[in-house]
Amino acid sequence: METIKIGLKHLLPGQVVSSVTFDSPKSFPNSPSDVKHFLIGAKVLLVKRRAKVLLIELSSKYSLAIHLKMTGQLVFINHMTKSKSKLKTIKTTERFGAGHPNNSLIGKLPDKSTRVNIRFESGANLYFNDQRKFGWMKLLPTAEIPNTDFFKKLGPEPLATSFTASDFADRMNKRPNTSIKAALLDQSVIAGVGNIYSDESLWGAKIHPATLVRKLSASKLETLFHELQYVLKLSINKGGSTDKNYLDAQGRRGSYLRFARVFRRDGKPCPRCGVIIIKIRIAGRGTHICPHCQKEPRT
DNA sequence: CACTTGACCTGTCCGC
DNA sequence: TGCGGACAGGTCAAGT
Repeated sequence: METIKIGLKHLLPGQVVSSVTFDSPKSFPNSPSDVKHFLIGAKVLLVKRRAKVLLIELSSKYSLAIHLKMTGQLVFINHMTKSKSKLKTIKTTERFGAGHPNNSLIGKLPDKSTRVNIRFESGANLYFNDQRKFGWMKLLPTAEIPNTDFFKKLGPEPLATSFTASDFADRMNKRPNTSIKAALLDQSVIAGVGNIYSDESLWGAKIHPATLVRKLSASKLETLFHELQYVLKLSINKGGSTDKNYLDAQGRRGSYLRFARVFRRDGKPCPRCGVIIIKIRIAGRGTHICPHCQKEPRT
């Protein structure tokens, strides 16, 4: 989501919404009246992110809040005409934003998983596609967003400059009797960490994901904190973790998973010791570990 | 209260 | 090829 934000923040501000189409209230719960009053005619001011939610601030004092969940995509298509281009030869369609893993989507949206289509006066479109309908896009008063249930319970951003290793340990220690993996995935402890980065950071810190938080020493937690920051920064630099559905902000696939050391690498050798990586189930999630580097905790 | 499990959806993959 | 079941990057509600 951070890579999507990085791309869209250079593309959306200044765009004025001209029309919107949407289907089910599950993907877009607002009424046509909300759309008419707070979205149509509004200009995009800012693009931000909090946890896994993208925020598009509008001149109407409302914002679009977007959560992609497992299979959501945001695809920005700027339909440009040859007549408007004097400086260079350009493609008739340029696509930006997060979206489909290959270029076959160009010119083919909307499709059957398109939940919302926002059209701008410039002729550009922002498509919200979501195969599984877990994700959502909602129009909310900008000032109210921090007071929503979802935002109120979020923990700190792991890459915030003010967030230290001891802050991290303090947060984790609020969940002493759960597995470290469940604690990492709990958005009220730390915001924004999902299954990929929890597995990757635990491998980096040589911690078995089933280890109870209270069994971890302060120095282990500090190592985990640094490994978590490392994998998050690396992934942002590589354009995110595109696998099936996500694209990075410039319309390219993110490449982080090529650098992943355990995630979806079961059956392959651990890059540190060569022992075959296995996949297990922890905290109800598929979990990838090196059984040699990440020893099972004694109970 | 802390913690875990199932449900929400659709598509794909794997074994029979 | 067809069919059934398990599984998928996240979050809730309901359960223990």
